[in-house]
Amino acid sequence: MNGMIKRETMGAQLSSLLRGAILSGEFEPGEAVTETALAVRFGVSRGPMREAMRHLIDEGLLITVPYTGTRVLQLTSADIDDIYSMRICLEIFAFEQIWERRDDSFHVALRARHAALTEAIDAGDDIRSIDAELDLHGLVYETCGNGILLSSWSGIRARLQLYWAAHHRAHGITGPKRESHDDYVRFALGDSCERMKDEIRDHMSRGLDKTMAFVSSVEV
Amino acid sequence: MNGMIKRETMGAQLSSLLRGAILSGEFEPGEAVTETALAVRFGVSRGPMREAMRHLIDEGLLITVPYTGTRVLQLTSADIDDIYSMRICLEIFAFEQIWERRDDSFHVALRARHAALTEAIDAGDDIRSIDAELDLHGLVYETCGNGILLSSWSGIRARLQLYWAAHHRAHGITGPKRESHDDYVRFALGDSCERMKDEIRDHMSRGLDKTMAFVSSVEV
DNA sequence: CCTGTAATGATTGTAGACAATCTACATCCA
DNA sequence: TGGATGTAGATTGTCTACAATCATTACAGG
Repeated sequence: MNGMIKRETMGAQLSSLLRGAILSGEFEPGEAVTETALAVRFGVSRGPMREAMRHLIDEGLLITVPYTGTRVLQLTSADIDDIYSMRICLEIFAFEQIWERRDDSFHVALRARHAALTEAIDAGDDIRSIDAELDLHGLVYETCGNGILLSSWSGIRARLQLYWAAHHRAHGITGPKRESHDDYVRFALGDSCERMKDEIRDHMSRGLDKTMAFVSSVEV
Repeated sequence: MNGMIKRETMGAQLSSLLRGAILSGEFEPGEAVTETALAVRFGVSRGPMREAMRHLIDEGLLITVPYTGTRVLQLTSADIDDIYSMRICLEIFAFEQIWERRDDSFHVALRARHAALTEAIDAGDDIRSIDAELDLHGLVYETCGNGILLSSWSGIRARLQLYWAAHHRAHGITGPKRESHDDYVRFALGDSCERMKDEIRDHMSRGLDKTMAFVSSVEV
């Protein structure tokens, strides 16, 4: 680690690493994670490790109890319901905000992310497909340039990714289908904002149904 | 401090104290705050103090640059614009969610908070009035029981409170008017959700106008 | 007078040791 | 037997000292 230049602080790098480890399933939802163990795992002291963990706690990916322990977030079906209704609300809001000022760069970026998603699906890489799908949906939030909106989306995104990835591993749930976002992209680049809003509602409804079908068959 | 039992960790208590100090204007927006100074100020070590600051950083109330310094958030008029459009979006969403399951306890709580607001206004306490107004609006978010929604509201609330309080001190801007929320409460307890949604839009529009009138006359 | 550069002070970042608290289990006594 | 109680281990919480980084300023050279 000597020759490395680092403009970012250790804690910041660690929180990215830890988030990646959690989302990639290295730690299961509900599993306990300890400061010392993670510090050893990443080869750092408890200080920066603790700081990274607090960041993920604020982000909502970890749950902690004082003096007792820290665990990976475990979402219930009610949580997923809440998240999907929020997604509809926020994504419609985001499209309303940017609708009149969509430009070429938005078109290009949207098609690029759609292509990346299709490519990941064709490659059969479910984990990357999940990531690409969330990147696709993320564009409209980024384009808004609204800080609060973006941070709300980040929280939603992290939870969804955690949930989908966990269920993918546990129950062999498949990633997104190849044509699942064709309409989404077409209407997002189309002429009618109202039509796009309907598409968002339909899209989310389908996504929630697909997710819930697995949940209800498994949940305790 | 001997006989005191404390179930909360120092860091958690400190973040509340620091948030209060910032919102009450002890530190101006844009002002630098250092870990050591605050640690001395609250009579603790840098560790927990730092933790509390990181929490407010994640919350958005503080801005930090690695190895350099930390400052109190300074909002622009564009930020306020974003915040108000988000408020409309989220508060309408919140009322849609709870509309059919409003019960007696909701009525009672809403009237209680409205009474608290009126009382604060009558007392001429602008700072407390701001707090009471945000408490009043907060009820619908709390009633939803949607974690993501609530945390989004928390971020908005903190920023608004910071902004209003700062302008109150700087330019003698007055707190909310006595009758400003009569319609809000009446329609919130009324029969038409659509009517309530219109009221939210009007209410926010008036609030934004009032806020912006001061901003544009002052901003650099 | 301007410019580049090196010292200096301030601030945050990191490390390791120690204290406080919680959970679970064993123990003791009615 | 059953419940209260103490005890051990684990985990997080806190403190102090030290290192890394950055902004500023003084200063030398052109």
